[in-house]
Amino acid sequence: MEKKKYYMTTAIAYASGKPHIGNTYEIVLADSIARFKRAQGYDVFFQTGTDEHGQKIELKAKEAGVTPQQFVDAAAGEIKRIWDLMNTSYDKFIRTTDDYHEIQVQKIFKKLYEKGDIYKGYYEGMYCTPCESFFTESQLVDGKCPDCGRPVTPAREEAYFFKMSKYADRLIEHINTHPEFIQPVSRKNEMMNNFLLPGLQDLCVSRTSFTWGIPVDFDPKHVTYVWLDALTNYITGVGYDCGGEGTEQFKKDWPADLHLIGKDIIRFHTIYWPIFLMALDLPLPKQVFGHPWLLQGDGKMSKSKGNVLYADELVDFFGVDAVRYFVLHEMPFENDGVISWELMVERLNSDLANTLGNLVNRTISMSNKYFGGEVRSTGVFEPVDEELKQVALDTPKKIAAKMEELRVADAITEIFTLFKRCNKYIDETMPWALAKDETKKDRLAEVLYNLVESIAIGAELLEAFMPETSEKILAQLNAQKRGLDAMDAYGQHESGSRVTEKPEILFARLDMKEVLDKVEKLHPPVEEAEDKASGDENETGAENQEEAVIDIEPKAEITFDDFEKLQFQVGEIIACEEVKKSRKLLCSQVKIGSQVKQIVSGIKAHYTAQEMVGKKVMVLVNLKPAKLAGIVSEGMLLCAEDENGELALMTPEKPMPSGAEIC
RNA sequence: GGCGGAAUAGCUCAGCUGGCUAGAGCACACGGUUCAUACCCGUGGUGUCGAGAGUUCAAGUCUCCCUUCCGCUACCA
Repeated sequence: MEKKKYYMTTAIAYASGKPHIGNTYEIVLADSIARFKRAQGYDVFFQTGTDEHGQKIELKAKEAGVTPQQFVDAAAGEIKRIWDLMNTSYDKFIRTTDDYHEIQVQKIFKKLYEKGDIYKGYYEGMYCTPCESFFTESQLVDGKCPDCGRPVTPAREEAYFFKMSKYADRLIEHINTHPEFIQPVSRKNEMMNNFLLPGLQDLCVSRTSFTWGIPVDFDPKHVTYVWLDALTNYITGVGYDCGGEGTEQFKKDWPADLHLIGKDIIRFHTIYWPIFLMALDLPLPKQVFGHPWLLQGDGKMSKSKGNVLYADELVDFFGVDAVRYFVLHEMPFENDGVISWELMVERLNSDLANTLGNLVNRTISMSNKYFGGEVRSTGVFEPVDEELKQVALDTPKKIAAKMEELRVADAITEIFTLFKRCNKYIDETMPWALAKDETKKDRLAEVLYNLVESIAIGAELLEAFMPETSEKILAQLNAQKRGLDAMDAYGQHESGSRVTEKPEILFARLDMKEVLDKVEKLHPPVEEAEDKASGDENETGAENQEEAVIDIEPKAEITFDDFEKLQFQVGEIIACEEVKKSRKLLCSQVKIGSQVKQIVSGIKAHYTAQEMVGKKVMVLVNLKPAKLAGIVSEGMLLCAEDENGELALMTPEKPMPSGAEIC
């Protein structure tokens, strides 16, 4: 019988720096699913890769003094190295700079343009300058900006847009009739309520502000903007040919069975991507799973805070499988998980060293001690065996059920339940007591056989999650793999086989204090501050401590007359309170000369209301008042902003009176 | 501000369509055991099931309201 195909992908990682443990989690999760599906007999194709275009990479390459291509070659190499280090079994590593991908993206762009789904736009009559937002006709309220109610005006920047709204109804229908499409389901409601039902905005699919991208071949000053370039990797990677037949593989593998992605990009995978596919007349992927994040501990528990955890460092300390175990086990289905050095040590000690490692070790030791390593089934049954046998037989089914729902953490827990049951069985049967009675030798042999058999089943099930450990245990027991579908019968371990003479310790217990000391040596505590390592996407890199510089997009030149129109003055903040209804806004009373203006600023995340009071700041005073969150704001406090969005208020470097002109 | 979710043992969480003394893992304490990596097995908690009101013979489990957290989204002069 022909194997059923299973095509799954991870998101492609942005090639802007070294991936941290949070990014690494995804590939391990995907790998466990891929391995399990293979064990179930599926013909799996597992694709991952890197997203290598965009302005950010262009800038980083420039900073580093290399070409963008050189930059992404290095970054992709590093990402691949980590993926390999984690022992992930991907079948294909696609890069968006691969030539076949670039060619197809150009063809796709052209096809959609010719079809009329992509059009050239100039934001005409649809741009609200104060809101800096682009709106479709359908979103306008009485022809005005739906947000602020002011008239919208044409804007000049030319760009290509994709007509999202054209396919919205079809997508809504699809989502409603395919409840499994978006996982977890709570995300489905978010997509519906926030985007689909209010009406989709058209999506900008080209840029002219940078050049490191796939050029639009019929209009080369434009490059394809991220989503059309990135998402299409899922089809180009398996051999899609726009306008042609595509490869045999494409015909077999598409549509994908699973896109595994982070919860932050669910929108792009459940709205834009399906719509692109509809426009290309291709079937939609069967399922998109937006997994939660693996976050780092709150930092307070450890002096060595400010450190980003990287997979390779963790592997150095704990080994590949321990790290795999941790990220898989600690990540629930829907909520974020937490990782820290302390938690790693705890998990390793209690689950891997105590429960599993010690179980294998004590079993093999007893076999050697009592029977010279021979494991033989004598059939001397006692009722106590039945329960162990049942658990061993049920575990594979339970795991399959959990994996079907993508509940990987629960699946791995089931295996450990079996190992715990084995430990209990040893206490129930007390082999050391049986050993003292020569007449019970056959019973003792049976007990050890049951143990080896049960552990062999557990070890084989472990393969998807901890492949090396699985192999090691099977080797130590001298057990053969039987295959998932042959796990419905107990007693398949070959009677009369021998376990290894000297069992290797699978996981050594670690001393918490020692580990933490070593970590601290490796990462001397950071002075303080700079604790915002939380990390947007892959952009976390603990970048070189050298002073970073930032390049921003240049604006058009202005005349001195233009400048003269702006009035800046020093203002003193005499009162400030939080805008309750808003998450980001502070409302300040600013004394400027003899008058007081009320100014609302989006800086709650960076300054508390109390610390604002008393500051002398730079104010743009002749800005037209506007309402923010229902509160009138009569000017603007000027701030500097870095690439992470950190803000710093501009203050005069010598004391200046309130109202002093800044010119 | 809009939409949605969550509040259960020290910690992380299970508890489906309401029904026997509210559960698991970790941590902790005590007891047992010795084959084993001081390991394993057993036992234990006084948990106001976030506050309040209501429906019901019966409510973590349904309704209303309050409080607090979280997610998505909007705003972010």
